[in-house]
Amino acid sequence: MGRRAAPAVESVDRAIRMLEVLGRHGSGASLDELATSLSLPKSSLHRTLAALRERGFATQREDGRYLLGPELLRIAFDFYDRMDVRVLLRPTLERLRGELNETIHLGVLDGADVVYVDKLEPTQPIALSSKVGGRNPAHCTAVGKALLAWTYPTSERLSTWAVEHAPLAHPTERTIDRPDALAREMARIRTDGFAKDMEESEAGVRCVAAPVFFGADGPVAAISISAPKGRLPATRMREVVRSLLREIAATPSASRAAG
Amino acid sequence: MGRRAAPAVESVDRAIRMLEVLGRHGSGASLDELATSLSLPKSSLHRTLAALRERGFATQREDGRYLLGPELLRIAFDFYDRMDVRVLLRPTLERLRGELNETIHLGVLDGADVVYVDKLEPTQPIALSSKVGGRNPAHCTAVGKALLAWTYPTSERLSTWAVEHAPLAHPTERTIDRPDALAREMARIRTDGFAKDMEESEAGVRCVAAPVFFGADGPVAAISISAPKGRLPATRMREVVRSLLREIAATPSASRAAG
DNA sequence: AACGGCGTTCCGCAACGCGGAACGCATCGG
DNA sequence: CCGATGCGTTCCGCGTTGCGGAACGCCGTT
Repeated sequence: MGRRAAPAVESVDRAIRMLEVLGRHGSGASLDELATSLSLPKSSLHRTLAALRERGFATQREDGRYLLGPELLRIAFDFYDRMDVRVLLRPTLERLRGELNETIHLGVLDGADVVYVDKLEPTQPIALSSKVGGRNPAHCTAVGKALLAWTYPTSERLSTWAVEHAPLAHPTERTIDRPDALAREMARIRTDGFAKDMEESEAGVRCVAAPVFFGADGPVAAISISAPKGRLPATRMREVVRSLLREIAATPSASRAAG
Repeated sequence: MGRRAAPAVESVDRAIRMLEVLGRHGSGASLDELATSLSLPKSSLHRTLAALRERGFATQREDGRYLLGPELLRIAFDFYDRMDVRVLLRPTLERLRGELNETIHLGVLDGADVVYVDKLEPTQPIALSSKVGGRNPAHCTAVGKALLAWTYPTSERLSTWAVEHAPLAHPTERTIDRPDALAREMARIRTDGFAKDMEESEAGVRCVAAPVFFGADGPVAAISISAPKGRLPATRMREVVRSLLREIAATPSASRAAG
């Protein structure tokens, strides 16, 4: 029950809180339920709900229960497919390069592969073969593993993915391609909140990656930092992970919950 | 520019209009853009946007542009998967049975099949073999075609579906299973807004069906009315379609746009 | 016929939101 | 170098607008 500073516009704040409660009730909430769970008088609720209804942000069933409206869903879905991940995350990628001066990738999942949609090079010239539009098997890259871990959040769903795309490539001797080992790796990634690639896709190259969500339940993309093994010993790796997670958390809309 | 009655709560109404504009801008809208497209003073916008930001319904990039926030997306996605189609549509199905006294089905798409999630029988005893939980090939039923037409809204996407699930069953001589004929049928359904089944799945049985959207771009389910051919001549079919579309339009949240 | 539970309506008080104007800070261009 | 421009942000006094207690109307129950 964290105290909260006075809202900038009280009626708007109340309206949003109503929407949050409505969202939790898949088959509608009654006025009284809303009144008790928000501790607001029924008359105030009623007035605000009317405003929400006018714009399709709420609807009412014939028995009186209130539902989240189709217009809210429409706006959300609409924004979600027109939102431009690259534009949205560019500043974050740039900030990361500024801080770390390493290669930064932005990738999305496409079947068994990761597709890179953006890439920033460090000032120190280092040749990494990847390029925007390029692909790599998901299970042996940090970006890919970060995406897989939350796109298929259970061992069962992951193994479905694995059998669908078998046989899994095995580019280096450290590649994790045994289904059970992969499942354990994913569980570890979910608890840690980030993925590592310890020369699993290219000898001598290490990466770390973390997903960005933008409010959805599955990740929209993942950001990775790659460097030659020599420049990423365990201690620096920890720092790099910290920077990465911090920058994602500071990016508008990107992280899982907060704004 | 339809005039609109005074909103119940002006500040809430404005907030929603802001969200609608923000939703149209996949990579953010500036305060000035919002000001002109909503014809509101910047100070008012700013205040309300602050309220939206506090709750994660909007966010701001470092360059100042405003975005739709992750919390709005989260609420929408969340409601979308917990919403109980059967509970939501029960009253509509009952109203339809009351009006028409025929068999009413509610079905969803699952791969190549329709799965019936609810069914109401007419008072006059008529034996239709379907039951809740039962399946039928999608391409030869009205529910299935209504769902397919909007789930795969282009001929290419439909033919992808068709080849994935080939060979298509052919239960009666009137079943449409040739890919080109099916594509034409789907186009017709999209322009009409409803699907027919003229003995395509069972000899002597006709149906009409229409999709329900609940704000999403793809249909969530479809409702059908089935009857022996003799009870559904062309004229009555037209009336039945009218009733069906009207009841869907009158169902909170169900239709494509309005509330 | 009286009740309880629901959504809805009413209305007077003052809090709250309104918006014009001014500000701070960048980025230009002379 | 400095004024002009364009952006988001802050300020503050006026009065409109949202607030909520109380009463209402409509059900199904007892």
